Amino acid sequence: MNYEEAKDKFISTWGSLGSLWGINKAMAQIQALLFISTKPLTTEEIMDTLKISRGNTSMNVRQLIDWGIVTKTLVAGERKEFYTTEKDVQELARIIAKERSRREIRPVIKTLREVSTMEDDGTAKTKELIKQTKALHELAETADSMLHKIINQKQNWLTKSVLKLFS
Amino acid sequence: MNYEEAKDKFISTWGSLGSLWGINKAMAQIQALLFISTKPLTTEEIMDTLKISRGNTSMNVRQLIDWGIVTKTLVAGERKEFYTTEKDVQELARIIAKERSRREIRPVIKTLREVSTMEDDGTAKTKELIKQTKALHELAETADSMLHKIINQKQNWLTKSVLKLFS
DNA sequence: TTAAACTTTCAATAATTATTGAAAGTTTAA
DNA sequence: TTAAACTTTCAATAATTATTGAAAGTTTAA
Repeated sequence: MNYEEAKDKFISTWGSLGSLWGINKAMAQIQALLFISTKPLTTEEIMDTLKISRGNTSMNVRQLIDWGIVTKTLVAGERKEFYTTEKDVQELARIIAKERSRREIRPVIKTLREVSTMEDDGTAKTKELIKQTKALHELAETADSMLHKIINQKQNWLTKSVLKLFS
Repeated sequence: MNYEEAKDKFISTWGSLGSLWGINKAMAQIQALLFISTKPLTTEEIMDTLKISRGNTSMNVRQLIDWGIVTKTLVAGERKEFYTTEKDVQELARIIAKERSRREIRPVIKTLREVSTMEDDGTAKTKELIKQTKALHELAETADSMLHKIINQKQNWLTKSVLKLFS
C-alpha cells in the first residue's frame, strides 16, 4: 500500500464513519483530509483532492468551524483562506462528544423527562409508559454524564489508566 | 399531557433518535412502541399504530429480531405472530452497544490498523499519515474496549456507582 | 473607488435511502 | 390436499438528504 492508496483508504473510511458521529460524508472527509495534511489547505485544494464542488466545500468547512474542529489560518503573503483541523485526537474526541451530547442527547433527555413526569391517570398503559421512559431517562442521564466525566479528564485516558478501573 | 400525546411524543422522539444508534426511523419507532406496550403486538397492530405499510413493518421487525432486540412470542390459541421487545434498559443498552461496535466500530479499527502499519517511505506526508492514524487507532481501541467493559459489568452501573470513579 | 480575487448562498438537481403494496411464499387447520 | 390466514419479498415510487454551480456577496490591493 503506497501513500496515495493509504490516504484514499483513510479518507473514505473516515467519511463513511460520518454517520457514527452524526455528520455528513463530505464534512467527515474534509476533516480527514486536514487531519493528515502536513500543512493548512485552501478551499481549492480540498475541492480538487476530494472532487467536490466549491459550494459543498464552503458549506462543510463552515460547519466544521462551527463545531470548533477546524480553524481558519492566515498564511503570510497569501490572500486565500487556509484551513487546519485540531490535530490532537483527545481534544478532537472531546469536542465531538460534547457537541453530540449538546445537539442530540440533551434534547432526547428533555423529552424523556417530560414524558416520564406526566400525570399518572392510574391506567396500566400509562403506568407502563411512565415506568419505561423513567428507566430510559435515568440511563441516558447516567451515560451522558459518564461521557462528560471521561472526556473532561485532563489526564491522558488514552494510556488505559482509566480502563483499569473496569478490569 | 394525556396518554396518547405522551405516547406519540415518546415514539416520535425515539424514532428520530434512530440515527444515533444507527438504525432507521421505522425500526426505532417499532421498538419504542413495543417498549411501552403492556402486551405483545401483532404486525397488524404495529402497522395501524405507526401508520406504516405491511411490508415495512415486516422488514423492520425482522431486522430488530436480527439485532436480538425483539422476539417472536406465541400467544395461546392465536395463529398470528406476536412480538415483544427487551424491556430491561440495561440489557437493551448492552445489546445496542455490542451490535454497534461489531457492525461499525470494529471495521473502522481494522482499516486504521492497516493504514497505520503501512510501510514508512520516509516522506513527511507518509510519516504524518502513519502518526495520525496510529493515534486514532489507539483512541478507537481504547474507547471500544472501555465501552465493552462498562456494558458487560453485571453490577448495576445505572446506580451511578461507576460514575463515582470519575468524580 | 474599483476591479480582481476570493467566499457564500441557494434554487435546481442528483443521489441515496425509506416506503409502499401487490404478488409470491409459507403455515396451519380441517 | 386445499384454502384461508397469515408473512415475506422486491420492483416501483416517494421522501429525504447531499451536491452542484452560477449568481450574489465580500474583501483586499492598488
